[in-house]
Amino acid sequence: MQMDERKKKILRAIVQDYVNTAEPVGSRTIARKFDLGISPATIRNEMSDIEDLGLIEQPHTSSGRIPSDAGYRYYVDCLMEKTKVSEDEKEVIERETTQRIAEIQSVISHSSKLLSELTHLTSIVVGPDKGNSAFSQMHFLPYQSGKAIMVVVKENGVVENQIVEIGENVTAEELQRIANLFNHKMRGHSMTEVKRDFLHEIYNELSRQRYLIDHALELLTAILDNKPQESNKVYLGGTLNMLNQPEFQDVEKIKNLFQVFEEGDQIKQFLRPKLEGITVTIGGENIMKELKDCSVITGTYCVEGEPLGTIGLIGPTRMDYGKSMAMVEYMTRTLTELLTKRRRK
Amino acid sequence: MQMDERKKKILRAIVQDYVNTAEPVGSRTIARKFDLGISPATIRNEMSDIEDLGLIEQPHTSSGRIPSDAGYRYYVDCLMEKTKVSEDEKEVIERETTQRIAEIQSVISHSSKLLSELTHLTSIVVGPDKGNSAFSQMHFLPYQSGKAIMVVVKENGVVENQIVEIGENVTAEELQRIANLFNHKMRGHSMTEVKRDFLHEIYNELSRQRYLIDHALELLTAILDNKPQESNKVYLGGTLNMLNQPEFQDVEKIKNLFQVFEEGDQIKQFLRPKLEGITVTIGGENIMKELKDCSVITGTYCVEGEPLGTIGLIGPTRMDYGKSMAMVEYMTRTLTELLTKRRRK
DNA sequence: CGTTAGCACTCATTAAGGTCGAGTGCTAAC
DNA sequence: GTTAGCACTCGACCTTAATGAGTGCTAACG
Repeated sequence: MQMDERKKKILRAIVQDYVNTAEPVGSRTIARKFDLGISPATIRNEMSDIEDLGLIEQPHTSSGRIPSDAGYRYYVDCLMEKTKVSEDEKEVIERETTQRIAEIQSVISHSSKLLSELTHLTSIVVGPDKGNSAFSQMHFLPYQSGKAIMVVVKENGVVENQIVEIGENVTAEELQRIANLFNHKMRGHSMTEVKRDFLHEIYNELSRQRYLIDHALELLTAILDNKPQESNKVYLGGTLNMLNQPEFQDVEKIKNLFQVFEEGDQIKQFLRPKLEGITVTIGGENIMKELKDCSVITGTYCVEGEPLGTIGLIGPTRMDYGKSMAMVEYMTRTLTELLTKRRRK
Repeated sequence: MQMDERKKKILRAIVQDYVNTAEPVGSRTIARKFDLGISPATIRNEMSDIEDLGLIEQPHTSSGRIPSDAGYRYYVDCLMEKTKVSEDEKEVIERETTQRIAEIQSVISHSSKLLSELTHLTSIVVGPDKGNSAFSQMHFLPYQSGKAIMVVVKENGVVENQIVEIGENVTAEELQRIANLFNHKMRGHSMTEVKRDFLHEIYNELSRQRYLIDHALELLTAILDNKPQESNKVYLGGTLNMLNQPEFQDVEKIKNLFQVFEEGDQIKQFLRPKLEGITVTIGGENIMKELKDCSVITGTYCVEGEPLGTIGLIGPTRMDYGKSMAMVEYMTRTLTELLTKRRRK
């Protein structure tokens, strides 16, 4: 059996109505709300077929039908008409994001809030992945005796600082020399490259400060590669929106879901920046079984072709895929443009 | 009518049993569980009196009694025996906090998590209040053309950085001069003092860079006084614990509560660092009506007698006040000690 | 042969009635 | 002052019945 034109129309009607009302959709409802020119009885026959194809299902005998995961998948892939982001919404996004070019961090986190407000869903944004970011420059600043402030600037514009222990007998000049050497050798390189190619050189030239260099390298590695402190952090926005969804009126479900939210690491795992385009993961397609009643829509924002981080939306499987996808798509594009422009300046 | 010794015993029993079971407490239950040597009937008479005093109430006619806000207040003030933090718990706190002296920020945020784990309640920690923190030193580091990185160190050891726009034609030497001047004039002073006392001096000496100085001052003000970005931030821990409490099985209540959590500003408002000691705010005593079913226990951690930030617990009014208060008390003491030691080093 | 009307059937939801039990207040006896 | 006894209250829980939206099947229609 195949999905002929009429079946497609009916499935589309079911998905759209269910997304709106959150109630199982009956044949009568479709005949009334959507002008397909056929009677409820005919629709019933067709629905029976569509159910055999696995695209819709009945919560219990003799109730209306609801789309299955496969049904949503078919809808997203074949039936959905592309939604455009409205001019109003575009304006809001434009205004709200361009205001704060100053700090990359705050742009990112604000985007998350924005996205959730515009969609009434929960948004997730993963900050720039530091692993990909190269070293630009570093400085030591005097602090208390025996300590200094190490400031590291990365190529993506992020600035980090950290208080480091130095020996009592290390002079400012020596620190300066170390910084100069690092700046000279490392600019534009990632930590892995440095370790592979320049480490012995650095040791050779500064053998006296071995302890300090080890310490600094350790911190540099942490800052550049994988320190999950500031960026590469998961920003959630609008988690409360989930509580308004009728599918999450059960405290047990809420607990499960929020547990996932609270453990940012888990989410980060499967939000790895992907290739171009918008990814839609529906219900059971999610690896995390806690998200089996949710769909996740993600996009990747880039600078100069290089994927930086992920931005996404989480909602119940019953969500407005058209609008959500358009939103994520527009947001990634805005972020990409913004970051590219920023870089060029 | 007065609260005689027997009434006190009964009220204490009611509070303790209700805290444990979350079920209204009947006269029979008390007679069985607590060996007071009197019969249920007598207890009933006494309970009737205690109810007239407003310390307990009936959810509905002919059910057991539960403590009223006033009842909890009386319990906390007069009846409760002080709980001590167990040695095991002390050890955990010791171990977990001293591990990370390096960054004040991470100590604070970690404390929050720790507190919620040990109590199964929700913890709130407000980071060091920047308004009270004085300027220590600043530096400008070269960045891209037309921009520099401004690094500000505060007396409490927090280091902040920010990218600032400088004109194309400002040289490194001029920046250095500005920094020197600031460092010279401002060390040890708060932003308000600087504005009041030194602002005109600074302008006089550096009239040429007026634009840049204005900009820098603006940023400094933001960093030192009230920038709510990094510290002075509200850390919540164990918000999910609330979902396990039987009083929050209603999605509507959860929504209200989490709304309060999400808007950190509101919480900050009434978590202003107070004087010495532990503060307990019970149910309706809270200014925020969303917290009318919750009690809040807060303490203030200090460095050298100066209150820095607030640490606290939120739970249902039906909570173990003794343990919670002991916990908050011990935690503030630990933090205070830790921070003082750190400062002295 | 596809479409439709009619009809019996299913099943979640809701309301109404009934029982149970924990708990109270009151009274009278100890 | 304390306690036993008893009638009464009221939420919690179960059962039952009514309702209604929806289905599947069959037979008739064009």
